[in-house]
Amino acid sequence: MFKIGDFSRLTQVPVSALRYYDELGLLKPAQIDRFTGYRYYSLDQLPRLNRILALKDLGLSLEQIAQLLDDNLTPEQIRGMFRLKQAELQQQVRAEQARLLRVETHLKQIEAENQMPAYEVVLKALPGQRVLALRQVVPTTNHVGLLHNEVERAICDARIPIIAPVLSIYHDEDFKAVDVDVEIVYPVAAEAPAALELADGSQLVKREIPPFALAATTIHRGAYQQLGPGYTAIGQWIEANGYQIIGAVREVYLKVSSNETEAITEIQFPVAKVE
Amino acid sequence: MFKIGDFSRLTQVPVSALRYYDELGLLKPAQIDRFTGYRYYSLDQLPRLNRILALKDLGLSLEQIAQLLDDNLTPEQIRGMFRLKQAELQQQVRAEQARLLRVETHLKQIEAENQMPAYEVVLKALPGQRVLALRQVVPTTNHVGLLHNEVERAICDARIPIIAPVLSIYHDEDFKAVDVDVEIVYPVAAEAPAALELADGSQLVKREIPPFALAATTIHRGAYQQLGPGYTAIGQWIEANGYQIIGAVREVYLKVSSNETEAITEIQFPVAKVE
DNA sequence: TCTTGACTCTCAAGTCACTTGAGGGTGCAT
DNA sequence: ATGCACCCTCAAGTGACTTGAGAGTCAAGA
Repeated sequence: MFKIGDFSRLTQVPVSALRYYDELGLLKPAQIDRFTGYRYYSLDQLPRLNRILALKDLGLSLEQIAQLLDDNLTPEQIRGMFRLKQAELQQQVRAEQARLLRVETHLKQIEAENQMPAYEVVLKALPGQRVLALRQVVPTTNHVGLLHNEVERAICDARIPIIAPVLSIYHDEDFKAVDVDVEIVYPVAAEAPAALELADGSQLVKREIPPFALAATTIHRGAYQQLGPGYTAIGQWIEANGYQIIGAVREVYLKVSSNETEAITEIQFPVAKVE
Repeated sequence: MFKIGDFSRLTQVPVSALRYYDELGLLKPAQIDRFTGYRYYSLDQLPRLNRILALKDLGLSLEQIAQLLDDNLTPEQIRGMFRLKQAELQQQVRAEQARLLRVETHLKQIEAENQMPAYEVVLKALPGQRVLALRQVVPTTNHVGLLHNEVERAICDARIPIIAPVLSIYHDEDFKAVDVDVEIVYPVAAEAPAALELADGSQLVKREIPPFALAATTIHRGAYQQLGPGYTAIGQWIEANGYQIIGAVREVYLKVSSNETEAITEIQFPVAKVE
């Protein structure tokens, strides 16, 4: 019989952990002095402790280990448990590798600029939305703003509430400075009318814009002419981190202001991991 | 100005997390109603929240993020932080991959035997020890026991206390059934004499056995003739998990008993990860 | 026999980044 | 006036322990 300290030295398991396992019922001492409460361990408990350590090392929780050791499960259940753990670990390794890549990208950015990068790229989901939208080819990106002004006036006049920030969707495969295929998008409630005619005869139509499970996004503050670096940053990020673009870019106008330097815009690139 | 729920929808960050960030001082609402305590957030806080999310995604703790955002550190300090994180992540990826390999090995074992494996292999450190030892070539492994009996009697007679379990070290590179090069090892305190002569004239000498940072170990209960499967199991484990043997095998006699089926023995293979 | 120091006990609190729940107040539309 | 959805604070829970306080126990040396 060993006192807890001796057993701890023998097994290289901290005393506090042994007490914790006792509390959980995972490894009860062979004997407990009923007057002093001293725990006494026997060598016959070594195999059980060894199993506990081995299973813990595989990443199982103490609860799962208790089940495995005490609840005699069928071999099928045991296999299931480990296969689940295997899948979890594969997932986790992939996630950690991706994270490592992001850190390395970030580090390169910092070393290139010698300061914290100006744009932070965040991955998020894009929900689908019910919207009134107008798709047109306009001569230059500067015309997008004018188009928005026009459409917004019409929607306000028609007393249709806008329930989320306004956005543009750029349908060109690659960036184009001229003859831009843009869609002007206004999120509306289910009750909104199916269409709305503008002064120039073009039709605003109601549709659902699709959700994306993953988009690389960044936030830009300042004038719309200055969006370029934001696009560059996010493009580099996508490339460096092994993603590919799987949908049309969106610009979400979170804050519009008469003073353009106060404007806040989010750029969203729908993406997926390559492979 | 947005109420917390609206800001939560906008950013896809749970309300509870926003409140938590407020509590930490990481992201204070732009305004708080002094009567109702309602939090109001502004769009100008989006860039900061985005930075928080991006840095969190890189695996930094909220405390580190707060430092980065508020304590304006030198670019050198910032680089150091990320390089540290990078090293940590590399380490973690390696560890997870090794763990995954262990789970896969375990799973194969289970599928082969259709039950929990009989031997659990555990990695641990082997501390160095001061010992009295006798190295000899004996005809067969069966002679090891006899040698131990003899030596133990001599040490007891000399009134030298044995302060840890007795062990054998097998110095043969490969397993040998005959002409076994074995060392009989008795841990003793610093005060023990430097040598001790046996009845047959051989010398028990005092020395330090070296520590190993890592050893693959398993526990066997039962007769010493039955140790074979334990060696096999641990050998397969070492092979399957990408380790190599870097030192002499040890057998630690944790419990010796006149009834050999109650004996408990630990087999220890010093190892290192390949590469 | 007494003292000393190493050891043991229990119980509470801390770790991290939140989440969940209780109990109660607020704001807007019917 | 009454819902209803929202907001508040505060406490407790998560996992696998560790740390610390305060008190009792054990074995050896003086």
